[in-house]
Amino acid sequence: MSHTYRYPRPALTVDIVVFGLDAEDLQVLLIERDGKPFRGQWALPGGFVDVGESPDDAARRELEEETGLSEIFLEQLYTFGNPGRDPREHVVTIAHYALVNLNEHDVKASSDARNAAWFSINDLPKLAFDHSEILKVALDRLRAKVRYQPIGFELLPKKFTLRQLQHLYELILDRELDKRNFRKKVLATEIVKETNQFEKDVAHRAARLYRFDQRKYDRMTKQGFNFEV
Amino acid sequence: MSHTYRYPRPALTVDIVVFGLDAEDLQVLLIERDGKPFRGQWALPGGFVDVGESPDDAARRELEEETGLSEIFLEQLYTFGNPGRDPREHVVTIAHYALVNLNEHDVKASSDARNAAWFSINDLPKLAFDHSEILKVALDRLRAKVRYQPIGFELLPKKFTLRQLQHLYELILDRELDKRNFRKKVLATEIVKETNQFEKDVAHRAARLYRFDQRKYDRMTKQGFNFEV
DNA sequence: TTCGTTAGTGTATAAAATACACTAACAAGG
DNA sequence: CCTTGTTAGTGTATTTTATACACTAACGAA
Repeated sequence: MSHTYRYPRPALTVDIVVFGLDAEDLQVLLIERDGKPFRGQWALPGGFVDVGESPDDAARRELEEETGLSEIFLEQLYTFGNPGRDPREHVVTIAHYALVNLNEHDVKASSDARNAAWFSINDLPKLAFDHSEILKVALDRLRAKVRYQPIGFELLPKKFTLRQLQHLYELILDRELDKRNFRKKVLATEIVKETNQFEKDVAHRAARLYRFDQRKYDRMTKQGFNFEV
Repeated sequence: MSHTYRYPRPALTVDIVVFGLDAEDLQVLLIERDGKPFRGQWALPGGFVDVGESPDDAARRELEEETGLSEIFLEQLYTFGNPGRDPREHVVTIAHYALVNLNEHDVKASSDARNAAWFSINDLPKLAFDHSEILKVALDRLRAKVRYQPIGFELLPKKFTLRQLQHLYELILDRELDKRNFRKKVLATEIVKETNQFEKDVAHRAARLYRFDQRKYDRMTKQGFNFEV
């Protein structure tokens, strides 16, 4: 079956920059390309937008198909459509970025039998197409957004220590923060609530675990949120 | 001539929210629809993305074709692609927004012989498609962006008084600002430079004219720019 | 000459950001 | 069980930034 149009149309795809957090680094999920072009090179997960499907849905579907990830934070980033970005034909891609908590989401083998792996943002391979540029834009966006919207929490487990949270902010913003001022500021926003639990199996004094206050979180996500840490 | 693809493709368009400033209000440029659907209703200027053309180029081309505007500030906004947004078929649109100075750019009759007109953002007609939603997103973006990037200047003539600038900020942010604090803050950023000229033909003390410092402007556009007026 | 209107200026106060150092708790290892 | 290593947890003083606020100057119009 084929489809015919009066005028030529660019192909329309989605690509997703998936950020994850491990103990040491901010990471990005990449897929090893199977087909041409750029066979064997690493690329962002993504695929074609079906007719009748919103771009966001397409991004979620492709992400689940290629990596098994579902129900994660996902937002549109920017649309890249330079005619030369794909050597085969004019392909316009709606780039998205996603945040996942590595403890609670496993990346399973993809249905396409393509290889998926996490890479530190400080040690990235050469990427196919213009995916390096997309990744750079995503990282800039994440850095900018984390300052006025509490999205970074998506990268942490449900319960977390303030140290983990501070570490996350330090990784994203790429600079050190003052412990006392950070705690003061976070607690003042009231988007985290203390629990009566403490971390376990650590070779030092155990830190208290905190969790999000979902109600405050929703409110702050919509309204202004100043986090000039 | 027709074009055939293995899988169906959504149509790809651009739409542009053009903001302009007159003495009283922030305005938006709309086009009266000629063809179906929504014939006779007002809509954002826009059109199809050609194969081999970047979305930004498409937006500039369509804007020039439909309104005669060229060489203006234009940025990508967001891509809207809900399948139901166009009743005919699945059309994905890459929305842009643009800022023009009404004194230096005339909107000429469009080549399509369609009617173009400015509307105050406080008195908008019902718009075709999901264009009201696009306009709302554009306005939110403008309001947010003006606080950390000096883009508002694009709406003013080359030489302007500080009062005009303050008025612009008041219109965009929709609240009154303190004159002394505003002047203090603007001059502190050093993105405006005083000239030796003064406004003319005003029935009161003439105000000094200022102009952008393009070098500072470029630097501030890239780096942080905090304008919490 | 008066009136109306906007230009242009500084200071005091409040709020927010920053810099900074010690004691507490706990596990590991001798 | 005592010492060591490591991270948790806490407050205050200082600097910076934002805010609130009112008068004189200039100029055209009447």
